[in-house]
Amino acid sequence: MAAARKTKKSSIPTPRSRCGISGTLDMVGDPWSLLIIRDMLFQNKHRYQEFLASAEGISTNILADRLKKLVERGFAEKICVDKARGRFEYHPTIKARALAPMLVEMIRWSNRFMDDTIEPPAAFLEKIRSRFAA
Amino acid sequence: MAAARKTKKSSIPTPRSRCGISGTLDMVGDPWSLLIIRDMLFQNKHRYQEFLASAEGISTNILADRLKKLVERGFAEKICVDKARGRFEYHPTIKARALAPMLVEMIRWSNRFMDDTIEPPAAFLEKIRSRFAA
DNA sequence: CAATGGGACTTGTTTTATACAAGTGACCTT
DNA sequence: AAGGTCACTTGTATAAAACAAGTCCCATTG
Repeated sequence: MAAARKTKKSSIPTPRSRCGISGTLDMVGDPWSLLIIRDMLFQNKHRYQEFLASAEGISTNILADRLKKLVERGFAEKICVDKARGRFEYHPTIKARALAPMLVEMIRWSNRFMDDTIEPPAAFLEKIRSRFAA
Repeated sequence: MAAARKTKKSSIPTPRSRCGISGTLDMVGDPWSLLIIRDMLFQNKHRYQEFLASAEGISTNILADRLKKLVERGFAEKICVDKARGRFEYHPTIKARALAPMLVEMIRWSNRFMDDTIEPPAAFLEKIRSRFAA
């Protein structure tokens, strides 16, 4: 019998349940995906080196893996901005933008319950909410 | 030299940065903590066996560990409800309740972007928002 | 035109987290 | 006394993440 073909298993996880909270965690609940999405949405970061430079210090192999998964799962588009040099940009999709209200609630929560967290102006959060909503 | 004393390291993690999104992830960003909080807030579950029975199928060692951490980190109170039999209940603190708006946004997001996710009535989500807000 | 350097990743190894399967001890009922 | 429930523990296997280098391609510089 032919050797078992190594089927490229999909990076899209099977949800643990039909619950929306658990489903969202299954998609972006790792320690890094939401930070990349944050960078794309709120910091206008789109390049590999820009994500690498963020304060949390993601390691390069994890960044490469997360970017691939974000693309495969429909949260980011990989755009070639310099064919010759092989330079790319990652841009958020609607699916990623729609996470903004959740991200804002995370910011609000931590502003209230965690010490030493950066507190953006309330107007900024409202702007984000309305800009990215629906 | 005396053997290094095994210092009981705190379960409260050092945030990776002062960003609120990253801070929230550092506190409850693992695959299980928010599901336990969901059960306490929205399903009126408070007992070990009840959490174990949830659809996602948390394993018992992880549940014990997460409950301990949720208590240590101020998200739950462990209450003895039967001294003789050693029966306990876990109840959410204000800090946990304040995560409700974020959880609601997670539900909204998955209802829009994930197939086959349970969609609670809009009125239910609104009720939750207002009941748990502030 | 060889050397240097940056950007976007890969590869290898160690450490940590999670999953899976049993086991423990206290108490309670039959 | 035997069996059952509950709230965990313990042990081991597997998966994910952290850490440290290395690779490949192209562009600029001396």
